[in-house]
Amino acid sequence: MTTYAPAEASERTGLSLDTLRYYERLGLFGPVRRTTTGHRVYSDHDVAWVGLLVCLRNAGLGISDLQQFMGRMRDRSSGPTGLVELLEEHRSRLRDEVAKMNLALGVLDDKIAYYSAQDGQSKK
Amino acid sequence: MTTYAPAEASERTGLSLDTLRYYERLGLFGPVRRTTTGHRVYSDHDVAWVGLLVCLRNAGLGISDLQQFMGRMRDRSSGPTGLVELLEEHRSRLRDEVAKMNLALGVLDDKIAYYSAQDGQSKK
DNA sequence: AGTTGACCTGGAGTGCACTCCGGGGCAGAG
DNA sequence: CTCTGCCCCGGAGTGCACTCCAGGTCAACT
Repeated sequence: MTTYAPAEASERTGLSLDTLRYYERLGLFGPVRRTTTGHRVYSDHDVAWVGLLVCLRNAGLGISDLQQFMGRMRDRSSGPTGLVELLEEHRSRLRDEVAKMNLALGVLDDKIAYYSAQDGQSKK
Repeated sequence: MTTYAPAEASERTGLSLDTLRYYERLGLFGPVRRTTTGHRVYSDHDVAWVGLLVCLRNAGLGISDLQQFMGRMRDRSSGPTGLVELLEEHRSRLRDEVAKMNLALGVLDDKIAYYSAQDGQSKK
């Protein structure tokens, strides 16, 4: 199993070392293995998991959402935890957001069309 | 031209009185007319403009983006200001965001499918 | 005349998500 | 053996976008 030094994990996830430690402190992933001298050693699994976190965070989920998500994952062995329901809830929120953004895109398109015509072509 | 008391403007825009004043202080819209006693009187135009702000803010634009936007609008009479270019830039950023969110949606779909199957149906 | 309620102001406070800082440890290169 | 680079830690600081607060004005109602 491939492992990564902090710097490389940072590069692969696109998060800063600080943020990686921050997420770990908050329990969003890990625990991360350490060398005898206390340096972190990230596994493939860690990196992949952080990738998921980044993706969901990009999508607008907050830290507390991610924490809940983690919690459900951890307790999944002891029966249903409503994980699926939680995910579905986030999904529908996400769809709303996308709808809002598409609306904004439409508005931008209109404005662009409008001001392009009015300004004449201000292409350089 | 219809006008609105602060409370009604708040209701129509979905922003709190505080936020409305905040946006005005930052120069995102206005100046807003006042009664002799200093109370604000919002016009149709104000409300519509705030609607646009809300839409763009929902889409993830920051306050400083909105300020730039306002600035260009104000100076538009004195020739091209690059307003259209600014809008186009925001549009492409927005498209990126939407793409990210759709990616996250895909991930969520996968996870939901996966855990639904594994949990069995945990429907109550 | 008193009370209520909507509104005014400047400035302080909040919550989030990082980001930075100072002080220190350890390993390999010169 | 010192120097450089990468990493450790807890805690303080930052930037954003609000949100709240104290103290005050005014109009209308009872």
